[in-house]
Amino acid sequence: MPAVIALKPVMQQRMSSQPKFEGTCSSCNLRELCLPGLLCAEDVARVENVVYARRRVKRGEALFNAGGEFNAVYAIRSGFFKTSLVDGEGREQVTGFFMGGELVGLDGIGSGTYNGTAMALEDSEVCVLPYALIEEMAREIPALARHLHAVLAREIVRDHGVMMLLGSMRAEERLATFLLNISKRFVRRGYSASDFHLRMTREELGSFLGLKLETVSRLFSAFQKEGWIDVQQKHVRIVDVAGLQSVLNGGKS
Amino acid sequence: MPAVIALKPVMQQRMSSQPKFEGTCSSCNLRELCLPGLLCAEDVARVENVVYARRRVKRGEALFNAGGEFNAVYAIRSGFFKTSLVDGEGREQVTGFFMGGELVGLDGIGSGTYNGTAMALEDSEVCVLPYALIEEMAREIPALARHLHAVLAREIVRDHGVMMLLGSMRAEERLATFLLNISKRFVRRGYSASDFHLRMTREELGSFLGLKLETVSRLFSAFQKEGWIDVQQKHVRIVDVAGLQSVLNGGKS
DNA sequence: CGACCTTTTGAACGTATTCAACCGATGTGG
DNA sequence: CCACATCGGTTGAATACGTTCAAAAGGTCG
Repeated sequence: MPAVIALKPVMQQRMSSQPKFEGTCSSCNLRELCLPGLLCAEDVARVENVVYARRRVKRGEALFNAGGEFNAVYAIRSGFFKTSLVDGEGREQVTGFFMGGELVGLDGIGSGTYNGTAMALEDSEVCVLPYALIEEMAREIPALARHLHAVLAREIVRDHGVMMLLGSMRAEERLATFLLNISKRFVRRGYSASDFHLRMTREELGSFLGLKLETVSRLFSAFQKEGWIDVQQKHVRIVDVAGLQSVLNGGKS
Repeated sequence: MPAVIALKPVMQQRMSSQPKFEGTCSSCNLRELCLPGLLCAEDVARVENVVYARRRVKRGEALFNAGGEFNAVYAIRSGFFKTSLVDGEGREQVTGFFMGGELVGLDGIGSGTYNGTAMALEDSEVCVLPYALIEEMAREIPALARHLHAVLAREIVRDHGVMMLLGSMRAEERLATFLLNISKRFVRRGYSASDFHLRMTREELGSFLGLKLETVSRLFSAFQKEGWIDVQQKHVRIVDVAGLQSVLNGGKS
């Protein structure tokens, strides 16, 4: 398998230059959000053997590309990614934004090649989880198999939520929904719920939300005028959560 | 488990009133599209034990409801379904249309409750696949586990395609894409590629495509005027595939 | 510091929606 | 079995929302 060979140098780098405990799932504070989930200590120790290597990805670099051979799923250890598709016309559709503890590359499982591209929006680090090893391990640890299924199914649920957003919501509802969602995800990782730095450009956010970058910019300005948020470029501070929620509940009123 | 009790009568009905071979995956002409996939004959025989029962669902009836307890995944044997979500405002978002050989209910795996609703758009019949049994069987048959993963991942890929449709395409591109897609799916099931009966209303199709029913209706009329299709209510005949494709390639031209 | 990328804002425009009326199909009860 | 009620579909006209085009200011990085 050529992929294994390709990974070796990275693995050696980890083993030689980093303290061992940093490489284990047991000590990772993202464990519960990640593939190990709620596995017992014993099983987590076994899953660690799946974490084949780490990989650093610089801002602007692709973790994997659409059409590339699928070997592994990636668990984000630090940093921020977007996943996207490009259609025949060259139009990009951002399908998601991902942060620490979340998995990317699941779309490759079905076909042997990645369906989309994952690009780092800031310098990031991921754990490489070779799919063949995950499958093998899942056969031995039923709880892991169940959790893997849950992870896949949750991605489906997330996607359906995005369909709702794109298909049924008005522009302001989309942005409000996005802000509330990403705020929650930051909180779970120990960051501020109200004060954060968006890593994506207005264009990338617009693509995800099915809007043009100018519309996104205008909405940020409008929300600020309403006193709901405070925006300065990519830095967002949520001032009035209820205000954002009122966009969703009230509808047009 | 109350669900098992509820299923019993259906199972008995099958065993008593239907010839046995009709209940097996081995003899099902949708086998390759369905959960068994490309399993060898021996494994297919074992998977048959998972097919716990059949269930008939009349037009307009729900196979399962959002929030309901998740017990089983359903393989469509005959008929046609829509899956949908309803948001806080009561707006419906159709997340997909499903036909013979396709699986619905996967969205329940992650959380123990179904995330959306599946409703029959014509009198239908499904195979009930209790999830606990699938998991058990997947542990014993690696090929089944792999195929289950592939099915879940393919749903993710499909969803990403819908995001592209909703987020990046213009109204006419959306309808053209939909028509070409459903035509392909009919073909794989042995039906005509060019002559079919749409089971969903304009409103349901509009919801799926992120458009209003009037817009869908206008687009059908416009496509007919172009000489690409022939529409009479729910009956559609594709006259010029290249014409439909030109909407996608040409863009505005 | 200078070049480039990102963001903001304005004004004109266009696409899809909304509101409304009408027609046809379907199904139910007298 | 027909009459009528209801639902689904089509079409038109006015409207609204988000886009497009454009210009300028603010950041960022070599």
